[in-house]
Amino acid sequence: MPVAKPEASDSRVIAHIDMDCFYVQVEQRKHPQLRGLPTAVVQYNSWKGGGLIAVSYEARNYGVKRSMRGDEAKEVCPEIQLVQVPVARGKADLNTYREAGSQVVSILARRGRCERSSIDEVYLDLTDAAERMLTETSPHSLETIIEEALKSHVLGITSREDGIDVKEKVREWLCKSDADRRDKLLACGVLIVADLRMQVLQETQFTCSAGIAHNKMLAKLASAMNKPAQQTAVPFSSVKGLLESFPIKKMKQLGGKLGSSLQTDLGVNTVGDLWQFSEGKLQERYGINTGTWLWNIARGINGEEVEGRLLPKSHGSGKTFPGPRALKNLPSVQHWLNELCEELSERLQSDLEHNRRIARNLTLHAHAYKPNDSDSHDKFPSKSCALRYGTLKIQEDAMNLFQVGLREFLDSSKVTQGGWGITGLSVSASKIIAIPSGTCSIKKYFQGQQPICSSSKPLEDGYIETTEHPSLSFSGDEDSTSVPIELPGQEASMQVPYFPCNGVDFGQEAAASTSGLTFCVGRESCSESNLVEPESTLPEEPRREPKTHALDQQVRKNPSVEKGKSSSILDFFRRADTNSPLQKQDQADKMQGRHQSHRRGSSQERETWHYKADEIDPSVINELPPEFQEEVRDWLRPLKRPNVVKGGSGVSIASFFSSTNKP
DNA sequence: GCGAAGTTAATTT
DNA sequence: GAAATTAAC
Repeated sequence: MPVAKPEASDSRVIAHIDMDCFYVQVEQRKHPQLRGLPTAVVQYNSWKGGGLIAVSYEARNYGVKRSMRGDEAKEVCPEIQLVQVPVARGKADLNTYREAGSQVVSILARRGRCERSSIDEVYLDLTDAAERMLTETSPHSLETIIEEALKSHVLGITSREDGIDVKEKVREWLCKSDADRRDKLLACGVLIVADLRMQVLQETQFTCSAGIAHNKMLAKLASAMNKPAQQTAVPFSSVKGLLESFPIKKMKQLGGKLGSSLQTDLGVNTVGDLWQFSEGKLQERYGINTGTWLWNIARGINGEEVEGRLLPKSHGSGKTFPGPRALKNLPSVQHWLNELCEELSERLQSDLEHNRRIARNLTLHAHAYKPNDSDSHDKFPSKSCALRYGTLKIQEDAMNLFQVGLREFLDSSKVTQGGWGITGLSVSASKIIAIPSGTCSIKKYFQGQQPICSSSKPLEDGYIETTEHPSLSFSGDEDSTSVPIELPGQEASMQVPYFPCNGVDFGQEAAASTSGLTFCVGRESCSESNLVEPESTLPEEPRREPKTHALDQQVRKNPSVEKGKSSSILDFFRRADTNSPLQKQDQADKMQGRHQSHRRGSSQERETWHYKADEIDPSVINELPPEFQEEVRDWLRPLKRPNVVKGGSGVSIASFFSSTNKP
């Protein structure tokens, strides 16, 4: 779990930024009349007022807590303002919060390597920026130490002093000319973070809290110490005192079973309690890696790097169906899977369009029970397969995965009577890779077919996600270039399983129908293949609510239903020319008058380009016109190019582009 | 009227 | 490499 990494340098400057009750702030920005009022965000509200997922600090003062129900919150705070999470496709839709998080990230990434660790948390490595500040404009020569920085908490310096005095002490600490170099760097970090937080506030209206320390673990601890809208620094000298009495369960990674084991098995309740255990002893009990990690974090040692990743590693969409809402037949499962897959597909499309990334893996997970088997909870196996783009294909593949899982689930115990219930469903897309922008010939090909679309928002650095449906940003002639066809040899990798079903007979008919896969590619490129004309004269069928033979219905329905939803890869390549990520970055940097040094070598990009060619799922490429498949495969092989060396420090991203972009 | 933490993401096995 | 586990919020 935790990975032990020795600390390469104890002079890094790391910040952890944590948005204050983020969802509440997003809603308050949208509804300014809620500002200052006790407010909470709830998802759904029909049962006991919905579940709270974010609580404003005003409401916390009344004793309102997250994971209360709305009704409970009203009991302790009758005037609380409850705002509902947006609902789309019958489920909570978190997109507005994701977008707001992206907006924040794009600001925080300005001063150093930035890792988006969750929807509302970010780590920054400010070492370089702090060192630069130290040599160029050291704090003691700085006339205008920003007011915000003076409000900082500095552990060990500001403890139990009052008002004005504290500020003076902070000023003193910030400006101390004979301080330890590590402290000076930290002081620079404090100034930088104060500045960044003000920028975030100005540009987004969001407040956040921050911790500044020499590693991620300490920064994370510190950011939680003074909330909301405050920041806390951890000088090297105060680490021991901080950790000694710190509750072990509140350490990151120790909030679960590992932390409980420390408490129960070793009697460790604070980090200080861990000090008595040798590294060997901890390794003996928890394994080499975890043991070392524990020994280190007990001493404030944590070499984990800030990753330089501004985008999530996977996308998921899920929903629970508690108690009596459990799904008890295939059509209802299919209905909800379709909804979940539709959301997932939309987000994948957005990621492709804005970030040039492709997900290669689709996973389905479900929670299920059998009425007469108390053992059966959580036995439903998750299943995955290669991800194919296009809403319909994802829906179909997900349904197949579900059926495979359901069969295993039902086979796994002797209880064969009484049916089943599904209490949770989720689909997720993972193994995401970034792909380079189009080469010249591809570019020309698509330019020849289709004018480049400029109506979509040029998202800053691809950091910002949007809910705008990508296909909507195309003009209507999308229809004329997207034709569903069937390609041979492209069947879902999964065999269609026996249909266990409750009451409704799906049997052979449904099973047979699942082989009807559709692919959408440009018409010109497949004019000689087994092209199926779209039956465009038929009225469009509603996408949802498969009432009877849902699977069957799905594959039989008018292919034009999928219009504008498919050909996602092509959508991408059609427009993948004017803006390579680097060009985009340059443009953004120029517009904002900022330096480019950090992102250029960030591991976001390193990570992005360093994949193995044989990891690429051919089925993604196979959706392209055949004459381009080889060329795309070539792009996906950067490491095999002679002048691109894996991990080679002298090889720039730019040189990769110059070598691969030549016709 | 009953009944219910939901959702997302990353890591480990 | 798929699937289960863990954890955060």
